[in-house]
This record gives sequence, structure tokens and C-alpha cells, in this order.
Amino acid sequence: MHQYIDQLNEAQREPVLQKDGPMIIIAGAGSGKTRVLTIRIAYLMHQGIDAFNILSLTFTNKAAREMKNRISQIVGSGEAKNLWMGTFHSVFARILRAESDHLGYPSNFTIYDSQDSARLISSIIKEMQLDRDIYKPKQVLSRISSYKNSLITVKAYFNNPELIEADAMAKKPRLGEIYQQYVERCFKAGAMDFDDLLLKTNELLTRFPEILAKYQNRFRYILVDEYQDTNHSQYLIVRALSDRFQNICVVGDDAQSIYAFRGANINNILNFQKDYEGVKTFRLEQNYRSTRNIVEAANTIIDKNKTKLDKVVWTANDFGPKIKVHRSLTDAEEGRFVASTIFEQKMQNQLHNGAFAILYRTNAQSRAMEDALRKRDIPYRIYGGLSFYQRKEIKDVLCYLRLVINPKDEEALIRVINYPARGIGDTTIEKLTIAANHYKRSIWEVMQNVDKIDLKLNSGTKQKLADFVTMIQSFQVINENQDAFYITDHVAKKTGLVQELKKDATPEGMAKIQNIEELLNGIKDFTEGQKEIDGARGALSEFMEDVALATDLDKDTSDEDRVALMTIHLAKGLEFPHVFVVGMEEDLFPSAMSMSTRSELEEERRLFYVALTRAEHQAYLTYAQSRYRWGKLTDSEPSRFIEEIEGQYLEYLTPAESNYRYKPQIDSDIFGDVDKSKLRLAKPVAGTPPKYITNNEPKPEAVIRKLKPMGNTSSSGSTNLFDNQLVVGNVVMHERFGKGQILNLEGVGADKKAEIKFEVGGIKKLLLRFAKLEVIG
DNA sequence: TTTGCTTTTGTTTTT
DNA sequence: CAAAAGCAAA
Repeated sequence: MHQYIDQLNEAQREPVLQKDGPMIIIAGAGSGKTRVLTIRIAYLMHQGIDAFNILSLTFTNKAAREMKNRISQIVGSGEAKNLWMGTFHSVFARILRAESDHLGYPSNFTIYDSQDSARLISSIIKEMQLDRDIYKPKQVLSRISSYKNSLITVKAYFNNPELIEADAMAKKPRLGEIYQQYVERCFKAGAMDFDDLLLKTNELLTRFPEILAKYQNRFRYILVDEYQDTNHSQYLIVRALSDRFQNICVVGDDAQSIYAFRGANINNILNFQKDYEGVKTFRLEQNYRSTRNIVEAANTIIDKNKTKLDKVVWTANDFGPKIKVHRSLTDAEEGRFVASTIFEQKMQNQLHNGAFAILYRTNAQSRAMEDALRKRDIPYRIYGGLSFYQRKEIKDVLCYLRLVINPKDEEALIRVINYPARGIGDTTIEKLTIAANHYKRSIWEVMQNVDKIDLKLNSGTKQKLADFVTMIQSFQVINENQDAFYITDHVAKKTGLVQELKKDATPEGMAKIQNIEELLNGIKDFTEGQKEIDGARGALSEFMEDVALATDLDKDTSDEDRVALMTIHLAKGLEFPHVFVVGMEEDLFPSAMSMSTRSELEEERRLFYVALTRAEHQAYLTYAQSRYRWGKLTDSEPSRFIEEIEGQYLEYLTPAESNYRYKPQIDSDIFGDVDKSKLRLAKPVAGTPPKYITNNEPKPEAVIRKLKPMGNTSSSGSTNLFDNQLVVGNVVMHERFGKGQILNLEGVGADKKAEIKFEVGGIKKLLLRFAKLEVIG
């Protein structure tokens, strides 16, 4: 037996030793599934399976890289490098490039990102002269995307009266036409969107049995991670490829299925046993990551969901501290709480920044957190949001490069043809587009023939177009002999992009130039790296292949010690000692968009489960009573998810300032100042630990005050002004429910509840800690 | 055609 | 509150 296998526990070892046949590993959060997958692959190789015959599909490219590194350590890098590992999208993009001629695509096809797709849809809608208020580009795109993910091609769409009917009912009778146009235009531009990478793979495997046989024969062992997040298109690919040898191992956790919105089908994992003959099922239920308190609290949440597989996650770890719940007045104050808690924890426990993560439901929430962290000089890094490659200045450069590789790429062309301004305006582009559609050619081909086609362009414009064509062609010539770095540097200078940016002397403008420099540095690294691999010369096309599918998460910045900020979606699979889940408010988390159906709400709940189980040691849940949304201050209520956790796992913290909200009309800015002066840390004097300056509490621990065991309201005042003021019989006003009378009071401190009979809505039991009540009689 | 101003619109979540 | 889109003037 190999030594590395001894590191595994019994439950983990079984699926590793199970070499052949279909198998499913149901792996609870933090149960070491990545480790099992990694070791399973290494063990397969030690049993004589060629790396060449193993396909491993992961959720992120970063995960693939890390697994590959670990496998290299066990079996040696020479062996490991032949493994096929990556996301569905990147693996099949590679295969599609190799087989592109079968589908009539060039091997250097462009991959359109969501923005490209949305722009194309938008212009199609405009050309068809449809009402943009009815045909909203983003909605149309997501509709098309879901068709593609369900393998409904244009042809299938028009053969399906139900779908046509459904779209007609939704007042979008011409959706099919838009779909058709969109597909044609993508094809003409030599471009695939994200969904095409899966759809076309399916097409390839279905239409060409010999190609299917080739890859079936090649991928004799297939492993799929995060199987619960696969969509129908991905499911079919896996099925087709694994059909011959049936050596398929899927790993997943139905409790962590959070991508239904992009077509993930939870039934893929729930029905796996039915899909293959003689499926072996393994369960990993012991959690090694988190404290017992976190594991059990998380279990109480997921118990609220109806659809789930039978599974009990448990841990042998210590109980650890309770989950801390914090309320604040505004989103800005929430940020200050998070920042000062991190500061404090770092000081008290000698922690590094990387031990903390701040997780949120929407990217927009990062703003308040950033501001607060910056004020405290805490280094942080934001993942996701506008990724580096999507920033305007970067995308402009990339679009020139895309044109060099594939001049038919229309979205790239339209984006840069007049930036920097060279006198080719909307009217000219419109004429070109009409001609291109008419001749069923790309705009690029039309441009090369401006003299032969009567476009009603004046000679000045024709010359400008010709100049542009010449410029791109000159880049293409250079690209034939130079590496990616050289051509990018050349493009940035010759197109006038950099000069254009230099005009802007504002800090934002400077930052843009720095970003371009960063891009160049990145390409430099890439080229150097590629040159060490035999067969690669660091060509631009090699670089561009990766760019479209690269994410922020893929960037390696392990050497920097920073607090991590990201959405919960992005945090899946990661772990941190201290985790803040911020914005725990109704309409935000759960999102207002996801509360209409049970299944949507259950997905939000799973998302919360994912968030909580990222924490190893300490989790914080924070919410604000009001927050800026669309630039307006809006009131919010605490998330139902907080109450769904059994009280014994929670500890409520409340800053003294919380009472201020009952004073009339306090301006939030003024309030902010008050808060700052109270919470600001004194400058550390050499040799002494920093001290908190607060009114009545000199010790650091005191800033976080325990609210829960609040039988005696001795020192720090009551939780809530109403705590001791309410008596049975009071007539009160509630924000949502209106007027009501108190029938009964029970509990003490934070658990104090009132039974209230409302004029409208009947009798309700409300936690006073949350209920915003006003006594009116 | 370009520039600068005003108006509108939009927030889930991602490959 | 932004970004994008629409509109008018140069």
C-alpha cells in the first residue's frame, strides 16, 4: 500500500481503492473531497493507468492547477503533466479547437464573453427594429443561454410549438428569430459563446461517431467534481464520454448546489444512481474543516430544505466559539465593524490578513467593505466583480489582439474600429453591417472590398477604413514571427491606445495605464513560461486561448497577505479561519429576486449553507438596518436565515450605538463621526498592546459585548429600548404589520418575544430584538 | 463625426 | 450612485 493512502480515513479510502465502474461520492462540506479526488488519481496512476487516459473536470482552473501540483508531488511531474484537467469550458474549448474543422469553425475561433454576447444581441434587436423595453438584451440572452444549455438548437426551437407558444405568451414572439440571427452572426464571426463550448461539443460527439469513439477510448477514467452544479449539456457530454468504459466517478454535495440560475440541474446528482448500472455510492460525512458549532449550526439551516439527499455531516472538532451576529445602522457602519473586528483579532491573536474572508451576496456590497478596510489600512483583495480582463482599457487592448488572430470577430472590430477616434462613426459602421448581412460575409471582408461594393461612402471614409485594414494586417504579419509580448506591446503603442490614456491625468487615468502595464507584465511572464515548454513559442494565439476563460481566481497571488473579499458563489470550495457573511438582510440575502418560489428560496438557503461552512474557526453574520441601494438609503430587516439557525449556536453582539436609532433624525454622516471617535484605535505605543478608546469600556473585549445572556442589564444598557418598557396591553405600531396590541410577553434579553394581535394579519410572535415597534398607547 | 451634456436604467449569483 | 444611452451643438 502506498504511504499517501494511509493519510486517509476509512470512508475516504474506500472510494480511492474502488478503481473501476461508476461511482458517486457524496461529500459533505469540508470532508476532504479534493483530497480524495487527488489521491484517487494518483493511485490510479500507480496502478498503471496512463495519465493520458484520465480526464478530470473541476469547477475552477485554479482547483485543477492545485490538484495537478499535488499529484505531481506524489507521482512526479513528468507523469502528471499528461493529465487532462480543467473546467468543462476549458477542456472542451481545447478539444473543439482540435476538431473545429468538422464543425466548420476555424481552430482559432474567438470565445465571446457575456458582454460580447449581450452587445451582439442588442444590435440584432436594434436591427430588427424591436422594442428594447420588451426585448431586453440581457433577458433575451439568458433565454437563449438556457436553450443552449438544454440542447435546444434553433432548429429544435422552431420544431417545438410549446417553446414558440411560451415566448409568444411572454410577448416575445420574435425570440426565435433573434436566436437564429444570433447563432448565424456568431458563426460568421468565427465565435463561440460560453454555452457553445458545451453545445458544440455535444454536436461534435453526436454527429461524428468516430470522434466520439476516439475520445471515449482516450478518456477511460473520468472524474467530475462539483457534479451538483452541472447542467444538462455537461451531463450529456459526461454520459457520452463515459459510455464505453463506464469508469466514471462523480463527486458532489447536493447541499451545495448553487448554480441553478445558469442551468445547473440538481437532478443530475440526485438521479446518478439511475443513470448507470451498478453504481457504488460513498459518503464522506466527517467534516475536518470547521468547529462543531459551525457544523451543527449549518446542519440546522440545511434541514429546512425539502429536496436533499440523506446525509449527516458531523465533526470530531472542538465546539469552538459561537457564531457572532452583529447589527449595525448602515452599510458603512457594518463595514467599520468588520474592519475593526479584523484589526482587533489580528492584534489579539497574531493573525495574518489571509485568515479573514468577507463574503457577500452581490458584488455591489464590496464597496462599503473596501472603504472601511482602506481607512484601517488593512490590505485586501477583491475577487470577481469586474475581472481584470473585463476592464475597459484591458478589453480594448485584447480586442485588438482578437482581431489580429481572428479579424472576423465582429464584436472586437466594432469595439475598437473607432477607439481611439479615427473618424469612423456609427453611420459608417451601420452601412458596413448592412452590407455584411446582405452578402452574408463578415464586416472585415466587406472592408477589404470597399472599392468593389457601392456603400455610398465618401472617399475620406474609404481611406480611413483602408488605413485601419492595413494597420491590422501589419499586426498580423508581425504576429507570424514574434511572441505574444512583442505584438501586444507593439499594438498598444501603434494603435494610439496608450497615448489616448495618457491624455487623462486623473488618478483613474493613471490607474488604467498601470493596468495595461500589468497586462504586459502578465503576457511577458506567460511568454517566458511557454518558451520553456517544447512545441510552444509563446505565440499570441496560445495566450489568447486562455484569456477568455481566465478568472480572477486563477491569478496566483499567494505571496500577498490580504483579506479576501468575494461573493459567496466564488467562495465555494475555499476555506478561511474567520469568515464574515455581510448583508444578512431580507431582499438582499435571500435576494428579492429569489423568493417567489420554494426552489429559489432553497437555493438561497444552500448558498447560505455554503457561506457558513467556509469558516474554520469563527463565523460572523452581520446586517444593517438601512443601506444604500440605487443611491438611496433604504430600510432593511434582518435575514430570515439568521433566525433559522438554532439560538444555541449564536451569540448576539450589539454595539452601544445601536440604541441611537431610536433617537429622532440622526444624520448618518454625523453619526458616522460619533461612531469613529468611539471606535478608533489608539496608536499603539511601543511595547504595549493597542487600546480601544471607548466611553465606558477600556478593555478590547468590551467593544464586543455579549448580548445573549442578558438577564441583568447592569453595565452596558439594554439591547433595545423597548426591552423593559413594553407591558402587556400596549398598543404598538409595526413597520410592516401596522397597529396591534400586545397580548403576552415572554423570554428575557435577546430572546424576549411579544405576542401581538395586529388589526390586519392576526396574531404574531415577534422577537423584540428585531421588531421595530413604536408604542402608541 | 465628435463632444459634452442630460436622461435613463439597473443589482443577483458565473463559465 | 454609476454606467450607458440618448440628444443637441459644434
